[in-house]
Amino acid sequence: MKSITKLLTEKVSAAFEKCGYDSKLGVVTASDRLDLCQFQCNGAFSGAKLYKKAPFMIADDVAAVLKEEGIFGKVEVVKPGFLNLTLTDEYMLELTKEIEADKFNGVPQAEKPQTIVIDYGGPNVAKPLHIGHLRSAIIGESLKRLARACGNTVYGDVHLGDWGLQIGLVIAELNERYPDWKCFSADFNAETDAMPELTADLLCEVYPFASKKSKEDEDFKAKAHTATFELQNGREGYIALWKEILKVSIADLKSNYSKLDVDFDYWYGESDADKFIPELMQILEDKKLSYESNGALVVDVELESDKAPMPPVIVRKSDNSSIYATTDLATIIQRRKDFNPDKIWYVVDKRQELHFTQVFRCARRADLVPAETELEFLGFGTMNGSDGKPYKTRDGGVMRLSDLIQTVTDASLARLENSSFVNEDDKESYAQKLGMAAVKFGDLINHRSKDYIFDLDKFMSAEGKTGIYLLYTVSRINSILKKTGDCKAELNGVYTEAERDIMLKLIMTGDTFNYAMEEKAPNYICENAYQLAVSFSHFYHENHIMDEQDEAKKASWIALIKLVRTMIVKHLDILGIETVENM
RNA sequence: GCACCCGUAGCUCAACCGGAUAGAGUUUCAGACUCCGACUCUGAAGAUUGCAGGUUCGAAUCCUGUCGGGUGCGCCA
Repeated sequence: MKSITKLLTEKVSAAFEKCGYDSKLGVVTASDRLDLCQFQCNGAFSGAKLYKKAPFMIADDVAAVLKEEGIFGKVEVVKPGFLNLTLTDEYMLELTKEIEADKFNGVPQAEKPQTIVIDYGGPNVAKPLHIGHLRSAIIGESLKRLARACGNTVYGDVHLGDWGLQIGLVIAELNERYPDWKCFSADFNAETDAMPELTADLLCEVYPFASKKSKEDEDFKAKAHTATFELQNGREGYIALWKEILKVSIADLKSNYSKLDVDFDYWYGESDADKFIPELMQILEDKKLSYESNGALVVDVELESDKAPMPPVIVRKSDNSSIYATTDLATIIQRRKDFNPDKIWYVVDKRQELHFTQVFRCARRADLVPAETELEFLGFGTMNGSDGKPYKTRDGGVMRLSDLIQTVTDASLARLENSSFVNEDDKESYAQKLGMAAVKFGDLINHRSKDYIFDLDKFMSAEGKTGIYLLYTVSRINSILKKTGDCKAELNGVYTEAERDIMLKLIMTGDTFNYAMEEKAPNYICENAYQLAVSFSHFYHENHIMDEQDEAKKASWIALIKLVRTMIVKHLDILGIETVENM
């Protein structure tokens, strides 16, 4: 179904046209002044310039037509030329019923569904997930769910960092520690030689160690670069070792992502793009885009309009190995072939913006995708500690994602300990859901491009805009519905102001989804979910459903809170948040 | 040095292409349970939108300058 402002815009536009004005003036938005009206149209102001006529005169003309519509309880023209609109209760009830019956819960479906690839997650193999990966995972997951809910075909691709220098570092370090491993010898035979048993813990320890070492030890750094090059050029022992690293890492990553309830459709890595690199290089050469500079192969991506120097993008390092720009470009070729997408979204730390600007420009110059394919960088900010600096552990190290999850799960468990509503058997699994709800909501309520401060107490609170408050609201509705399970449920009227408020919020939901999708920003979904919950809580305190003697009223209320629950759950699902039965 | 982003209530954030009285949450204070879950709800207080100009019927929003913070700037990802 259509969003309400779209629907009203059509009606008001038609009214403008009927009065002899440009229909484009009829844009309707949600009201800034809920005390005056539900919706407003400011088109008369623009019209005043166009037609050299006082805005209120134009608004008056249009209002006269709109009064005939029958769906408006109030059409008012105020002061200079505001056109204020309020719906009748009958029409609001009708719209609410439409949402109730709609299989998409009122989420407007794309007129032209598109194929979208979302590149998010971006973990590196052989490196534990840390909190830096958290935002990409939960923002990307949420955008994926949002785009899907709007009727698009969406593929989530984890885009594993499995082909760069970091692997070379790990291989070089393992070589120094375990020189006896067969895979390091030149005559390694993949068929007959045994591979060592690796563990995730070992890899997690080796990478940071090797990374630090490479910064202090030039000799070691050179070895890592050589290992990277040899791996990328098919040295058998390294390939075999790399496969082992991959196997162990991916298993570990999958278990962590599943705790986050983040699910990728594809587990492609940079290495999967490797086979498209020759094609990429050929295209760049054929189009005379690539040339040698300081020993590396580069492509110019400067534009006339650039205000700052734009460095060329390096597509092959001077040691002949590929770099992330190479794999990102080759991945674009791969995605075009596999999915032929309309859009590719990159949910990546905003500090990588320059890199992606370079990659996109290079892809355009080389026509790696059709001109109408959108390549969009959706950068996100960092999660900071209370000092406003990137979140660290107490000893100053990078906090592991699994530690963060443990912290919030423990806090949730403590909260559930005293709850008489939850069975002992459920407490563990509920605590995980509560913890994830707290973290995800606390993250997603902020606009994705902004940094924010991680505050455990704030996120775990049931007061305010938190995931816990929303879960609590849902569980309270559950509780009522359990007790009124045998009663009739049917929307049949608007009896109180509080219901009117709930219905308006429900009706506005379609616009929220449209806007969130347009902006690719889940924070609007968070806000709307919270608004729905607040409206419910208000209604709940004012009206006693179970004791209500008027059967029709009771039936309508039950149906209404059922719908509120459905809608909150829908919002939370798009945020990647699971609810609990009770808490 | 150059470029980009950000400065809104004590704190954390909103404000949909420039619109009405700049909204929420939190904190503080004052209230509401014999009643469907008080992990709740209601109310009050709290803002010269960093600063100075400009554009116009109208500016948190656009332009210029300035101060403060963050980020990035060829072989890491």
